[in-house]
Formats: sequence, structure tokens, C-alpha cells
Amino acid sequence: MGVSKSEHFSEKQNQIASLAKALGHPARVAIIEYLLKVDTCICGDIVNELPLAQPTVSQHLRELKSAGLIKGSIEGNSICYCIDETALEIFKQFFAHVEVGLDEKKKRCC
Amino acid sequence: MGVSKSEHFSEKQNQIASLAKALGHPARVAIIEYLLKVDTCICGDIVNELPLAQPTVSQHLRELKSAGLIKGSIEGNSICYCIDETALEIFKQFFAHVEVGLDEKKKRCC
DNA sequence: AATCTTTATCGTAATATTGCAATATTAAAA
DNA sequence: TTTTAATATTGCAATATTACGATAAAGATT
Repeated sequence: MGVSKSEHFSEKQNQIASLAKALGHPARVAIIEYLLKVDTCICGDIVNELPLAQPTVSQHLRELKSAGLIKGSIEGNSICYCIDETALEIFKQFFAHVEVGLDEKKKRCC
Repeated sequence: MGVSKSEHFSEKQNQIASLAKALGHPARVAIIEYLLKVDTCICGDIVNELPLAQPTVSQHLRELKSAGLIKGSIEGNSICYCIDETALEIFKQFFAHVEVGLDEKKKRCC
């Protein structure tokens, strides 16, 4: 059906999935990496950095923003995009939790 | 067009995106978490754990496998699925790299 | 005010994803 | 060998995603 049955899963699972999905496109990974690279948060030239048309980039930015991975504030004429660390914290916690699970598992089987 | 222009991005970016995309569905997050929870790797009852029909689960398992997040080996009649740690390692490295970038950035601006 | 710059939105085409019923496959069990 | 159990594949409908041209919106510049 193309519609995921999110109501059947836990809030945490939906949260992780939503964050991962937002990161699940090379352009959006590139945006995150660019935001890390640039010196300041006033980053008005993301479009020029990517091999995609401006509306497409705008769409990717919106997705990253609505997932909570970045935040943008209006800075006069242009927009200041920044990485939102809370989302990264959630990701980090998930992987830490996975790590613990794996370690415990190693004691028992494979 | 619905087709992502992966050829315009770096191999690393595509790799991260592909892994993230595979994790970008609550059912697949649930599968990973279940694989962590169960005692052994002989896990023939993933279907019963999820609120989805068997073909759908099979499809999600295939996606996780083709992305490299899990691996499955035939164990007689059923299949032994396990988390593939190499993929998690790649993820971990990416987030470590993001972390470093954020720290360096904090010294300069926001 | 007219224009430029930057970003967002709309509309639309191409393609991908999600989900499941039906069916196939394959190995174990009877 | 027939049956059962576990998993995969096929086919298809509904929906989502990706991409971009055209256009809008809003602040800056002239």
C-alpha cells in the first residue's frame, strides 16, 4: 500500500525510523556534512554545493528540518541552517543501546 | 522522478544513506531490536513478533540484508538471522565524525 | 518603486516503497 | 512419499519519494 503501519510500533521505533529515513538520501547526508564543514551557521549557499536544482534542495532541507535533524532561522534575506544536536543525541543513544545488546549477546551465542 | 541521483555523491555518502534508508522504517527498527533481544541467533519467529503479514516481513528482512545490516544463514528448515556488525561500525564511525565536526564548530560559532 | 537575491511552494512526471493474497520453494516430519 | 512448516517470490494496488520547471514570497539593493 505504500503506507507504513506506524501505529503498530513503539514511539521510540518510529522516532528512530523517522530520523534514519531523513538521513536515507545521499543529498541529505551531503547537506549534513556540509553544515559541519562550513565555518559559520549562516549558510546561504547549500544549493551551490549540491548537484541538484534549487527546489529539490529546498525540499531536502524541509525534510531534514521536519525530522528534526537541522534547524533553520531567518537571517535577513537568507536562512541560517544548523544541525540540531538533539536528534543526533537520539541516534547516538540508539546505537549505544544496540552496542550493549550486541555485547550481551556475544556472551550467549555467536 | 523518484530516482535519486546517487552518482553525484561520494561513495561514503551513498553508503551512509543506504544504511540509514534501510533503518528508515519502524518494522525494520523493530527487527533489529528483536534480533538483539532474542537469546540465540536461530530466530525463526520474527514474523510472529511483528504486526505484519509474512511476505511483508520477508521483504523487510531482504532489505535489511541487502543493505548489510543483518545477515542470514540457512539453518535446516528455518533461517538464522543475525545483526551484521560491520554495518553498525560504519554508522558509528559516521556519527563519531559528525560529533567531531560539531565540537570543532562550537569553537567557532553557535 | 523597480529590481535582485534567496528561499519556498505548486504542479507534475517518473520511479520507489509498502503491504498483502496467492503461490512457489525447500527442508523436516510423519 | 505425502504432509507440514518456514521462508521467498510474484503480482498488484495504494501511496510516497524524488526531481525540476514555473512561479510565488519576502527581504535587500539600487
